[in-house]
Amino acid sequence: MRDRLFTRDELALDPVDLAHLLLGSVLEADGPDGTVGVRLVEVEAYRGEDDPASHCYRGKTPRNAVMWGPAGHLYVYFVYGMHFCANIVGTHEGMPGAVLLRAGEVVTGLDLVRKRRPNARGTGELAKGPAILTSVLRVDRAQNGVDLTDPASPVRLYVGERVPAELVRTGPRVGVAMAMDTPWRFWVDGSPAVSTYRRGGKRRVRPAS
DNA sequence: CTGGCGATGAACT
DNA sequence: GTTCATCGCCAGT
Repeated sequence: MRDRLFTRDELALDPVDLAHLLLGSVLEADGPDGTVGVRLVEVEAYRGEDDPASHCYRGKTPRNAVMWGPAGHLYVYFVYGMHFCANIVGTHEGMPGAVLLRAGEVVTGLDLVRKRRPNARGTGELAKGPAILTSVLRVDRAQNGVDLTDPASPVRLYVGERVPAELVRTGPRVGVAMAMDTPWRFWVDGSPAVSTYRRGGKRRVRPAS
């Protein structure tokens, strides 16, 4: 199921290419109570300063500095007061970029995940959603910037079973009003862990004043 | 099943 | 003061 760690060179790609590569790969994280691994089945590409939806869009800040760093590192940020989201940095040729991890299937530490999320139902839906994924992996601010290609890191990225191209679906990114014409959300068709909510189309519109 | 909305905090304007 | 790459609850179909 998992083979070896990715190397930094393999991950230094345009975010769209990196997103394809990451589907099927396995992210493993050591928590205080044990290790959990997930096979990534849904991701979104975020480019650099030319992508209005990217944290990079308005330049480098203390929060997003990791995105300007070397590829293969984890970028974790805090959002909506109670959630963390995790990205894998794919900086190449000096261009910042990252891939948001939206959902995965638990492949190791299943019992642990059930204890961490007693409310969740089903087996394939334990890591459905970006903030749920981080809570399942116990990834938060403390893991921001860790090197996923280092075997000694608390969070690591492994090469997984390759996802057949015909199973990869694409669509607009979730929650991004602009750039609906750039289908930079990628998921594995048929996986129960893919977030089904909002059916890819209708997003909440800003309330009219 | 669906859609609305509250909670909650840090970065940014 | 506003935005934000959100989730889970609750009420209505």
